[in-house]
Amino acid sequence: MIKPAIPQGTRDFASSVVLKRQYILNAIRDVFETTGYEPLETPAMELLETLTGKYGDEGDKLIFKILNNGLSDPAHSEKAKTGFQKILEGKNSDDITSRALRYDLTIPFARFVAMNRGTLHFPFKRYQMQPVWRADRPQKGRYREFTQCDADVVGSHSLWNEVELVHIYRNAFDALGLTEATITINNRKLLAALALKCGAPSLLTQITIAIDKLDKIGLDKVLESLAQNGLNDEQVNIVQTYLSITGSNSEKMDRISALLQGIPEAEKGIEELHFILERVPEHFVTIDFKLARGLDYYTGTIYEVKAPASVQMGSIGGGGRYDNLTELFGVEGISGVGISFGVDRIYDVMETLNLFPSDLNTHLKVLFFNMGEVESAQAFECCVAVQRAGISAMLYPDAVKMDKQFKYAQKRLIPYVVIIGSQELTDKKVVVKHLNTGNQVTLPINELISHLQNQTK
RNA sequence: GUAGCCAUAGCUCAGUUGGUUAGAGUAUCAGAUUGUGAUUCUGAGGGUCGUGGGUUCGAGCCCCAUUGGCUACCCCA
Repeated sequence: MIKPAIPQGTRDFASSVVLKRQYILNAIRDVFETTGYEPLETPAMELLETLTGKYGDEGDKLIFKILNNGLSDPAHSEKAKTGFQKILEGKNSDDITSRALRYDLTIPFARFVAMNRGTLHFPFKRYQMQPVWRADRPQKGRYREFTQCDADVVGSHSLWNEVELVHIYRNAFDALGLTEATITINNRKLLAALALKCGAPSLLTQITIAIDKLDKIGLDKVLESLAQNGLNDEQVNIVQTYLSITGSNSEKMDRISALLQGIPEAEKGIEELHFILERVPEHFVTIDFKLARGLDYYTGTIYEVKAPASVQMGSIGGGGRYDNLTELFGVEGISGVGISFGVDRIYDVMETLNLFPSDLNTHLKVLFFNMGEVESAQAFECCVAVQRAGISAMLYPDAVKMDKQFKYAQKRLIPYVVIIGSQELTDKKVVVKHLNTGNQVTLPINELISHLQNQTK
């Protein structure tokens, strides 16, 4: 006997959980579809080479790799041995692993666009809702298998796409009752310009990583770490000024303009942010120049959604503009922008805030009692008729004590039971009992469906 | 990958400075009740105390290792 268990960081979803998850997915899907996005699904696994190098060094480590089949075949044992040696040295070997579980939905999408560019009509708008896998150590709000909902537009440089994506976030969160979720935006070009202003464009990554941690470790530690990365006092000072920018969105914009003026990269970024700010309601988004985001491929606008402050949960969504993603697959000139919803974290947040509707269920409406061999034949016939009338129903499969059948109905929250016993059989009648009220009526068998239809409206 | 906390019945947990036969609640099953469910009462099953070693006359309890879970770091949805 083996102990039943599932891999670390994965979960089973009981029916009540599935219903709530579907509630979230349906709300998001509705918004995607009414905004003109088409569905796409891609395989759970991709070629390893498709994924590696796209998410930074840390990201690469978190990709779940799939062991090749047939490694034990003696004919390939030399290949397997040299391949494994490469693995031990920290390199990848196609002879050992050539496929991996998808890490996000954006790279597979870019791969899809590159593969199908000839048949797609641009601007191509797609949404995708599928699980992704990361070999991260699980903890609160972090799973090894989780679901992302992405919407992306490729083949359009227009900033109207950015504006639209803000509205998608807002509409979806409003639909879910997560009105307190905050959408934060920034632009990667400003971070690049900051590095340039510091005279250290090569340190862009170090600078962004450091300032991204401001909230967590505090200003002093950030500046300290910048100094350790080789920035001199003057450069650290520039970063400090950058980080000290506060106020309303427009105040922040004025101050960033002053700080980074004359740098073309910065002016482009500021212009882009302005475009968005002028076209979405003031309270929809918050500018945050500290926002960096980990994924390497972003080049313009970046988004991040934070859970309501009352819940200890980090990011529940994020995204951004990427100019060169399909270039990695040999297709240039297709710019894209997209966002992602973290369904599992949204679920956790909604659960703690008690935001799920209480009547979320697809529970059975009617249970037909099984009162014996002859009676159950009649009951089943009625049951099928009720089902065909669009009312969910089932016959209790075994002719056990009524007590037990009542308890079953009660546990499954089935509101109505229909009893057809020997007496009803001869009278051509049925007993319908409403378990919530305890009321029951006896009626002619041919009135059953219309009665139930009235009741379950 | 690093660190801390935890592991006892299907589930939630007690279990005294180490002491002889490991408990409760809940759930399950059966009966009280031959055609009417939420209560009540009675009874039953269910554990090699995560696993392996060690200390001891004696270990659920102490020590070591290992596996799994949770939390935090790194990073992220």
